[in-house]
Amino acid sequence: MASDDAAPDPIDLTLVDVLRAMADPIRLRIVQTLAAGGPHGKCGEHWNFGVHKSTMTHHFRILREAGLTRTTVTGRTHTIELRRAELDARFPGLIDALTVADQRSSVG
Amino acid sequence: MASDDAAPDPIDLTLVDVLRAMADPIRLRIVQTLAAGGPHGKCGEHWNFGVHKSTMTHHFRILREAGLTRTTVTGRTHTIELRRAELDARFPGLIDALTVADQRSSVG
DNA sequence: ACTACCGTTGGATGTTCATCCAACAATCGC
DNA sequence: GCGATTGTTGGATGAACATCCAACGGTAGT
Repeated sequence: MASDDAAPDPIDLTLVDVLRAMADPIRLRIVQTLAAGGPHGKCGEHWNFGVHKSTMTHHFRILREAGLTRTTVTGRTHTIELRRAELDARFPGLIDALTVADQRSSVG
Repeated sequence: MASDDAAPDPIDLTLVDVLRAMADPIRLRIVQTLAAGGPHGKCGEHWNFGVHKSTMTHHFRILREAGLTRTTVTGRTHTIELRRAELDARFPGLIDALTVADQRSSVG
């Protein structure tokens, strides 16, 4: 039961799976935040979406199983991190396009 | 009842909506094909997904309502076209990343 | 006008999914 | 060890979705 429990190699990922994992407001925001600021904890400190705790667990699981993130367990705190390198190698420009689009949506 | 019936300005689009519109095998394939080869008809000539006619109508509608495509009616044939310019302006690098990723998945 | 063709519409259906709640498990501080 | 904290699991629920089928609406050709 390590952290890479159900996390596949990004090589095996299909674009559809990645897209579907990010086709959600909360999960997209998580990915964008991760892409912008490195690893984060899972506690409600940073992620204030107004949803239940278990809902966040659900979303984190989707992201991890889609191969987008990697979770590191340290004591009772979990640290989530974007697999940026693997993702960039598998889907060049995707994460970057998502981040750029985020900046634009903050403006408009 | 023109072609741009429920097609919003890509400016108003959110990344999530675009992502959700493409988070489907058939629709992603449509977008990728459109991005690679310009406008296509809607008839079963090019799109051989093995699904029912009305299912294709459904997918085309999702794409159009998400602002990804534009449909031009010519007689009894409908021509679908990717709004590449607007999409590139709104989400720089997104469509390109999708196309590049498609080439890779053809290899792997 | 009748028929063939292209695509849409409405209804029906089974599945997936996002969400909440309650209960549980593991860890840290005292 | 006890209580507090952090996150997960299982069940339940309502909404969204992909799909099919049958019927319909224009358009083209004869």
